[in-house]
Amino acid sequence: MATKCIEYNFREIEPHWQTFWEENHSFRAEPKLSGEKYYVLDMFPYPSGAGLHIGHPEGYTATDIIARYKRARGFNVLHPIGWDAFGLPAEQHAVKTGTHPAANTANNIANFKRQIKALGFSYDWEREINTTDPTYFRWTQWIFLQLFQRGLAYVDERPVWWCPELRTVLANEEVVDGKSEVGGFAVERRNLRQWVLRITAYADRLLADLKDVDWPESTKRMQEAWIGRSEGAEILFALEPKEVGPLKIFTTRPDTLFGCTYMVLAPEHPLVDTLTQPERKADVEAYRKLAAAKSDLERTDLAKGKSGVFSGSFAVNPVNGIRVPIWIADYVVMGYGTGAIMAVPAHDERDFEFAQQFSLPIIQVIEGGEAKLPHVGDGPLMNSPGYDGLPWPEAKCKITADLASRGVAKATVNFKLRDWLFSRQRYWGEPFPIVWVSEADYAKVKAAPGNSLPNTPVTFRANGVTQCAVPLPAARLPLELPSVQSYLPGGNGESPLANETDWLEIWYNVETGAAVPASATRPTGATWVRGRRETNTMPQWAGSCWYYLRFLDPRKPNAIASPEALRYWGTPDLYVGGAEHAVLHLLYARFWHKVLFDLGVVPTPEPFTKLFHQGIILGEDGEKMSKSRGNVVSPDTIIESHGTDTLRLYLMFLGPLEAMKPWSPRGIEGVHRFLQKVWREIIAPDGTISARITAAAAESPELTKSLHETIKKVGEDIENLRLNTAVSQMMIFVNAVQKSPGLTRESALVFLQLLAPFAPHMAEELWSRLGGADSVMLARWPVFDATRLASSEVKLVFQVNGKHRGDQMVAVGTSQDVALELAKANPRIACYLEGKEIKRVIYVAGKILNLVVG
RNA sequence: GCCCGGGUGGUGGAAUGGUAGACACUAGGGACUUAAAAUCCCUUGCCUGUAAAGGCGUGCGGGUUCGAGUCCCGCCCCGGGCACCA
Repeated sequence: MATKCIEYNFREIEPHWQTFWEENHSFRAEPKLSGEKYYVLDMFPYPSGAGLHIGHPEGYTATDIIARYKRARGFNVLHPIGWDAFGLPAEQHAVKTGTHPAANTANNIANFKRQIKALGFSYDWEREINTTDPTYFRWTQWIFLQLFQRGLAYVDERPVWWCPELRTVLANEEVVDGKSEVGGFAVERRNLRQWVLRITAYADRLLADLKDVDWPESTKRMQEAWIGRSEGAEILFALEPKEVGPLKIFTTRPDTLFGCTYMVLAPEHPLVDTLTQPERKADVEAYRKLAAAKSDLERTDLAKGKSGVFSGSFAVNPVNGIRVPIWIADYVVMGYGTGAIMAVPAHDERDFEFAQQFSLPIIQVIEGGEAKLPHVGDGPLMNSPGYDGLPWPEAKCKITADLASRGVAKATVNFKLRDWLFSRQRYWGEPFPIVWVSEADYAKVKAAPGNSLPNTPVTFRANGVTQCAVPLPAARLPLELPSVQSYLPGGNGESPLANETDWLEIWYNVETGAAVPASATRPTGATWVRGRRETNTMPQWAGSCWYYLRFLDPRKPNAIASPEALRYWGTPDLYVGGAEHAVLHLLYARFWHKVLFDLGVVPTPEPFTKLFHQGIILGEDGEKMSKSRGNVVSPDTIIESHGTDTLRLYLMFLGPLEAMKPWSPRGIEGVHRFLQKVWREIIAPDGTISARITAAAAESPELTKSLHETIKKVGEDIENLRLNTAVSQMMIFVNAVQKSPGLTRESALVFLQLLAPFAPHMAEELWSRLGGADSVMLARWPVFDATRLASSEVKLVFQVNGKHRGDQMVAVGTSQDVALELAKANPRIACYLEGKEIKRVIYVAGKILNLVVG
């Protein structure tokens, strides 16, 4: 039932239809799991205190258009939304105010929900999820247990990025230019005990399977670069004090071995102490201290000049037995390869620079480079006895094979990808379902029936005591967060959970997973052991790694989702979100999905087969929107002033969805005018249906043709996410309506169907007023009539030597001969042909006749 | 430095190798109005010209083609990503 308003009163119309949809459950995905499915997913938001930003509705509008369009095409559409609600801002707010982060999060969610509902998005709210809900994170913890059991989670004390301001560690991916990605605070290296996920075990598959996904090329490239696969060889160099054993290095250029004139160890390399000769000790120690004090940022900043120090020791090149000096330099990093390299200054820019600085010898072993070194390019070998003249790819294989036969080399593959630092020292995250016990007690767990321990125990040694990680039984999940006195992490590398003694220190039953506070008396029975819970929590990425699966069956109590739902809905057919997640969320989620695939939980190896990044909307000034610049546009303001239909339409009309584009307050007026025009064409000034619209209205043939063109164009454009030109086409149609003597009711209804995905409230309102059945959304998407698109005449363009010299309407199917005669007879063309010979005629039927004259 | 995108009127942007500038915005002119708003009509890439028309035009320089914004080569500029990864 439509509203009664006379003018286009979006303030009345929009809430009216939003209520209608809610009451009718209009967007509920069919739970019967029948028919052809379409799953379209947005990257779910973090509900920040600032509320929705104009960038959110851009992508959300695009997916909403797709969802509404696919429903009209008869698909069973799944279009869900939820909240990625663990995270730093809520926790920082909690630290400041002392209130539980859940309270603040709930407020923010309520606000986000209000804003999103006001935009009229067709989400299935019955599937709303929240990553902080224990019924949700129970499964986040469950997936962690699967990783744990498969040996994909381990604990390690390693140099990690520590942010003193945030009092937590951060993953490599979360550190940008030596600052925390969240907040922009300085970070430093610290050795801390951390949970790490073995994402590197999946490096090859994460790389290889990129070929199977329909993603923006740039995003694939970024993941490729991040994974950073390189083929090469590990080569053993004998060391001078033979007892030390050989030095293992990694190189991608075994073909340049004869050009190796020195070796370099990273300052953190474990052999540095052993290899440093007594007389070099002072220098090396000083250098190591200096390198350790430098942040990685400084280390790269100082890339202009190389630094290093001689260890006093020598290694022997296995290929020719030549002694080469071993240096310590921070241009070699410990985290990649073996942390040691053979330096070939003639063919590597960095080695070249270093060799020049420290006057080390440079030997060219690859021909070419026009006498200019370093020559990093291709070429046959030289100065390499036994291999001279060989092309380098062959030389690589041959030298590696020859050394391998002597047991001093091995062809290997290295990745830049590091294992994923998975723990945070914070309160507001999923607790790890892990209890630490002594080695002796671990044996009891192992003996317990039905345990789910990894093949190799996860252990950690502190203060001379080895602790072993024991997973909670899945039936004990979720492990909820205890309430705490303070949300502030200690700053010593432990989370606020470390202060909650009764939660932390427990008697643990190795068979049932039951726990009682250690302060209580030990329950009787041999299965009770002393345990301490893991105090770290998971990073925010955990919850977003698998949320697209929970939407399939969000209330399922005993599984991530039912196997039927997993099979029917599969993975999103379209995933839309910002490009800023190219190597974070999108890589982590792929990793987890592959693990779930290996477990047989999901039927496909990739989570997001088709991905699209919406562009950023800049402020009016062309700068990125930010509070400090004061150029932020809130959707609330626009909804109040122009309505959400205008906002949605404008966001789509602004330009290509993927492009970065500036907001313009003037542009929005134009789109609003368009909607006003639509209203006026259908509704008379007194609020009744316009007299021009009747079942048998005098509709011009041009208008009918334009309608069918519009059906075609809008449909194709939606399929291809070219939403800006779809809007243009609708404008063209409405301009044609204005010029036509009338518009049939049928045509009007069809047009409203096309408009409905973009401006659903107005479409519903006018559809209803025109007496359309039910809701415009329940009508099947119109089909264009190809015969209506055909016209009897087309404009033929005449060109002379490729230049446009005139045109003429001609009958469709005009032959080249006829067209040529028409051209010759055309006075505008004739003058160009006078006294010239037509050497060639190019005729594109119905389009162009090009005469080449000379 | 390397890897991706881009560069089209005053502005946002359209253009399967086939009429460059669709659709909008802005600006100017006109109609309606006591007036304003709203609406409607006209003009709106640059240059020459009263006009008809012509010339020039898609960052720059070449090339392929009957025909290039589109394809190829070499530059310049802007945006994003990576960056001592051996």
